[in-house]
Amino acid sequence: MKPKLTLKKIAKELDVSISTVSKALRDSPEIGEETREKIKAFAKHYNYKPNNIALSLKNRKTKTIGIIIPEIVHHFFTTVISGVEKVANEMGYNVLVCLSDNSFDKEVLNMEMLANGSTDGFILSLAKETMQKGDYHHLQEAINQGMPLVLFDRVVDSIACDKVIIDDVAGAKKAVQHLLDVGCRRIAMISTVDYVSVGKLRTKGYKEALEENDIEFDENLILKIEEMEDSEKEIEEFLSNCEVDGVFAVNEHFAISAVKTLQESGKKVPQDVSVIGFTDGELSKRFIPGLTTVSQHGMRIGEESARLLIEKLERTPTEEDYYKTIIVETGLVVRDSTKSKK
Amino acid sequence: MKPKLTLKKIAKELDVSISTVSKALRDSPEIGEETREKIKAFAKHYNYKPNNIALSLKNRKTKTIGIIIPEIVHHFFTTVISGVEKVANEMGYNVLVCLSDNSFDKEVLNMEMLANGSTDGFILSLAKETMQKGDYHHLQEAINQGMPLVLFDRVVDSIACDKVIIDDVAGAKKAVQHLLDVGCRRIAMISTVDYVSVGKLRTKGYKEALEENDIEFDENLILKIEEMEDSEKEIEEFLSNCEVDGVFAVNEHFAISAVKTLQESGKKVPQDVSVIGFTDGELSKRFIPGLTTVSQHGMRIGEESARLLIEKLERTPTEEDYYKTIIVETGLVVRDSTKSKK
DNA sequence: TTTCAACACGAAAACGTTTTCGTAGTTTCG
DNA sequence: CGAAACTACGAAAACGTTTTCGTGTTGAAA
Repeated sequence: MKPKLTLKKIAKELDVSISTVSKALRDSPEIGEETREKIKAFAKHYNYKPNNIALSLKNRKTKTIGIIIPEIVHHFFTTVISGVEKVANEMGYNVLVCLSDNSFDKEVLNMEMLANGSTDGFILSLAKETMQKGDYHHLQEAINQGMPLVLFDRVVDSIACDKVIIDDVAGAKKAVQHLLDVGCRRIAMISTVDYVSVGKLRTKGYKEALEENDIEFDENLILKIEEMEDSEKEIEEFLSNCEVDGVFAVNEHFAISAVKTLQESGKKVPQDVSVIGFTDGELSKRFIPGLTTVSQHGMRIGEESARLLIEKLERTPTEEDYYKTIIVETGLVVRDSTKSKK
Repeated sequence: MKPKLTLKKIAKELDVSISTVSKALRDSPEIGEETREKIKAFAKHYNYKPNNIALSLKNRKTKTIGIIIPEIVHHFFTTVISGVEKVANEMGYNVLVCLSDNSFDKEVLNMEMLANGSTDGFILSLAKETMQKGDYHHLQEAINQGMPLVLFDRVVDSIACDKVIIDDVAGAKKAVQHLLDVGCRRIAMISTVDYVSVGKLRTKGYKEALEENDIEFDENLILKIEEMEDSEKEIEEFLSNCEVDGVFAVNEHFAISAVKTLQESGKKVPQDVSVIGFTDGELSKRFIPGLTTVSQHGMRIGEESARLLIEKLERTPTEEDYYKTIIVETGLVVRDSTKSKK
């Protein structure tokens, strides 16, 4: 187990000074050609690689970006990570992944850990608990300390920073419009609670679509689900109590539960009821019938976030601050859970 | 944007030396009570946190562990990460995630990046290309440099290090035995290519189960799939050309494709053909019919890996080396894609 | 021969810690 | 009262780099 080679060791071995070694390896013209070649040959032969930690300390930047997400066992978030990783790697950055488990405390803890030098900046999607609580002091603190921050998906208006989101309203509208187009008239919506911005925005899109088509909004056709755990039962109860010909679900799971429930109660999908979901994951793709769904391009969201962050990191500090919000558009993937247009 | 507080600044502000500040904050009895309290109060008030990079440099350890996986958009790997993250966090470690994209070159590059001080050790599942190539010099190099390495899932015998695997043979055997128990006699297997150890081992389990039940092994009942992309077509072709009453698939996707194909060709699952998969993901759970499957507990694999690695990291270097291989047992999750036992 | 660039290299500071060792000033004890 | 032992603190080295600023040695110009 040979310890790592350092400049100092090379210097001693070749009987020159540390500075000379450093300069030679960085091709400084200050060093004579002969010495330079000798040092470079030696370094190459013994596979010298500079120590990142020392470099980080010296340069005051780590070349790693921290991403904090509520959960990782979730298709959408993994695609985002994948996107972040891709462009980060291309730009010579590493990615430190932390999970908040949707807990406010863990989110704060993670940020504090990473803020003390481990990371140059953050990419973050808020924990459910954080949004509920409405306490964003940890975000503001990071920003105040000069750490760039990019919020994605679950964002909040009151923090001034770069953001990457999808057009939830437009996406939901698109979905509901599709249901209307294929002939649905009584459309239920299965959503999450409102404090997750996503729930509110998609509800808005739902309403807008109805309005534009002169269909009356009916509060009773909306189900808001608090806990993932009991969702299946709630959906079953909800759907058995209201006569509908279309269902707009705010994620894959709800959509699938809806299909299951409907089928079990003797209804046919899509002949009797059309169902449309949000988030295009493995589930939607492989389910039978294939789920028509609104796809949010997680990979692109990750890529844009990383690009935004790195841009901030590498800009000279004198350039003035301004914050962008990038909207990654959603797409409609039509499969077999909605009737075809007439 | 106030810059971070450092020992030096505190020292200057309070007109003491840096050493005094450092000692006071670490509750050294060397420092008088009065001074100590003053310094601690100041530090607390201005929220001093030591710089991790400086600590890393000084202590020669980063308190972060690197995990390199072939792909992240994959339920199994995300559960593993989740497990690693969990125990890493509990023990005060951070997790650096890198993706090899199943490419040998990216795997090597990632290891080199992280080996230069970014990480104290590795948790790694080999890229497909790496296994195919059989070139493991980068692993050996890391070990030689004194960086502990834990291999999981896709491991290789020739490298001496800690390993966490599942009992692929037993798991496959269990699956096939289940098919036999519910009355299947002609059982097809849909597998991956052999150089991924998983493919080979599960095939072995398949054969063993048949053998123990005195059923003749038929080469024609095995399909080996190279590329994920074309799997669906291949499976369709394969199943339409052989009469079977049971299918053992080596992952969720293959299992689902099998069910789909069978249903389309008029067969009923599980009445006519029973199908069993490997890896218990969202897909298996939510599919209709729910997929009977062998579950590999990714979370536990991650936890065990992290524990193993951290144990190595924190043991005193004098303790002798020995390597463990932990086998995380698989479970059989019976759902609706296999007939019930008679 | 003197003067001065140009050249080739080294010393030292800096990044932010921790830790060893040294040393004033005070107390204790014989 | 002198020596020894504490007490409370500071100086400096070390971790591995990069970079600024010397400085000694050449060679050429004057």
